[in-house]
Amino acid sequence: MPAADDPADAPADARAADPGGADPADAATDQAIPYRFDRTAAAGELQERYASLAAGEETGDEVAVAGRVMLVRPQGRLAFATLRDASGQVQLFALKAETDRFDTFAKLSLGDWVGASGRIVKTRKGELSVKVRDWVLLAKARRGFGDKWKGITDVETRYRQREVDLWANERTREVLTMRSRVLSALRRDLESQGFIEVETPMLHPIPGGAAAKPFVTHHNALDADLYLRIAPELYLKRLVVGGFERVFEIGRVFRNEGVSPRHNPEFTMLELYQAYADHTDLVPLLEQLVATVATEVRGTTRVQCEGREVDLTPPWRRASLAELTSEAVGEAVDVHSDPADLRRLLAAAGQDPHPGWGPGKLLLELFEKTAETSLWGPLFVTGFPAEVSPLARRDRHDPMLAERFEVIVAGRELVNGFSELNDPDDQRKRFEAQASARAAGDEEAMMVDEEYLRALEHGLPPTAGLGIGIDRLVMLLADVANIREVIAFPTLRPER
RNA sequence: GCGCCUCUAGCUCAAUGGCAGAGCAACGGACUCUUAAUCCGCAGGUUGUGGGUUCGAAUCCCACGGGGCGCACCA
Repeated sequence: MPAADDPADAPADARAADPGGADPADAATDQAIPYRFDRTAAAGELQERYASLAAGEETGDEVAVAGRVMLVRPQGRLAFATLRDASGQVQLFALKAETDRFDTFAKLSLGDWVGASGRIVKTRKGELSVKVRDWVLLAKARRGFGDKWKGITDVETRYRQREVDLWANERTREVLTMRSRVLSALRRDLESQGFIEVETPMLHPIPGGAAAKPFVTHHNALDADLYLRIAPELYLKRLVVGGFERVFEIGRVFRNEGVSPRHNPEFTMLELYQAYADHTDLVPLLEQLVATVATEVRGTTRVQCEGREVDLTPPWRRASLAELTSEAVGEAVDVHSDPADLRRLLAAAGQDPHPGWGPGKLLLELFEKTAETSLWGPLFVTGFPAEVSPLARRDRHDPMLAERFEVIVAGRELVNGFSELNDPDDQRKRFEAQASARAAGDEEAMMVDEEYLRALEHGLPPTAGLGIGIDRLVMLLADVANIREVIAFPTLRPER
C-alpha cells in the first residue's frame, strides 16, 4: 500500500483541497477511525424482522449497524441516508435534536463506511430506519463513485476496478455470489458421494493432461524451468495409483492462448476420478451433479441462457461424433472412412487439412467445423477417435476410438470425460505419437512424461475421470455471455 | 496474431468541420419524514497519446496505447 496517494492520480477535488490526504472541507474526516465496530444487526435481518412494523411506529429496540452509505438525503434539521451491508439495505434517520454530530452526519459522502446505533423505527412513509443516536465514520470514500443512478457501466472500469463494480452494481454481486454457491454445491455433492478433495502441484516440470500451450517460469534455487499447469489430470491419476479411490480437485489451470469472451488465460477446472469405473459410470454421475447444482443455485434444472432454454433435467441426449458429423455433411463418415474423403469434406468446409493428420484428427476437425457449431445441448458427444485422445482408454469394441465423451451445453464445450488409459505400454505409444506431432510443429501436442509412465507401471486400476470448466458452468447458470463476468479479476493487459 | 468498432469533466452521456455542453457526484447555501428528495449558487477539460490535413479538428487522415466484438486457438 502506498504511503500517500499520488496527487496526480487523486480526484480533482481532493487534489485541490489537500494533495496529501483528507479534504479539510469535509469535517467527517476529522474523526478518528476506530479499529473495530460492534455490530449487532445486519440490514437484511432487520428488514425481515421488522417487515410488519407499521409506518410511523417507533420501537425501543436498540441496534448497531454498519455498512456503506449509498445515498444521502439531508433535509435541514433532518437527514436520511441509505446504508448497505452485505445482507441488504436499511435507512439511517438522523435528527439534529437527537443525533450526535448531526451536521457532520448530514455531510457524509456516497461511499463512506459508517457504523451507527439507535432505535428501530419506521418512518411516516413506511421506510424501516435506524434512528441514529451515535455514529462513527469507519472509512472515508475519497474517490467518488459512479453516477448514483447509473453507477459504473464502463466495462474496462468494471473489470479493472472490480471493487467499484461490486458496490455499484447489484448484478456483479449476484454473479460472483452465484459462483461461490456453485463451488460450494459441487464440493458438498461430491463429498457426499465419498470423493475427497485434494491439491496437486501447479508448477509442473512437464506440462501434461491436456493439449495446450503452457506458461513457462523459472525456479531460481533449483535452477529449473517449470510450467504453470494446464491440467491436474496426471497427478490426480497418480493419487488413484496410490490408493485414493475417489478424488477431485477444483483449481486454477493456465493456458497461454488467446483471450475471448469464452477464454481467460487462467480458469478454474473441476477434475474428478473414480476407481473401478468406466466412462459410462460418469454419465449419470455428471447429470446428477449438474442437476443438483442447478437446483441449488437456480431452484430449477430448466434454466434460461442467452434467451434459450437449457433443460438440464437428466437424462441428457447422447450421440456419436460420427453420426453427428455424418448428418451435418450429408454423407456417412466415421473414423474408418477413407482419409481422402475426409480431406475432401474438410476442404469443402473451409478447413485446410494438415498433411500429418490421421483419420481421427481429420474426423474431429470435420466435426468441429460442421456439426458442433449448431449443437445446443445438453448433449453427450461420444465416440472420439483414439488419435485425438492420448490419455483415454481405447474403445473395447473399436481400437480406433476412445471411451470418451464431451458434453455440450448452451452451445459450449463444458465437460470432457473418459475411461482412463491405464496400460503403460499403450500410454507410452500415445505419448510418442504426441511427441512426433510436437516435433512436426504442433505446439499443443504432449511431451513424453516418464514420471507418469512410471506411476502407471505401479498399476492404475480401471478408472474413469472427467473435467468440468467451472467458469463456463457459472456462465450457464448465471446466464452471462462473457467469461470475465464470472471471474472477479479477469486477465487484462497491464495498465499503462 | 488479423479484421471491425470504441475512447469527451469523478460517473453517465451530448456536441459530426465553426466559442466543448448537460445530468448526477463534488464544493457553498436553504429546507423537520426523505426515497435518484427539492431549490439556489459555484467549480470542474491538453476531447486516450503523438503526428498530419484545414483559415479552423472532439469531429477527417496516419501511427501508437487501452477496451469491446468477430476470426484463429481452446475449456
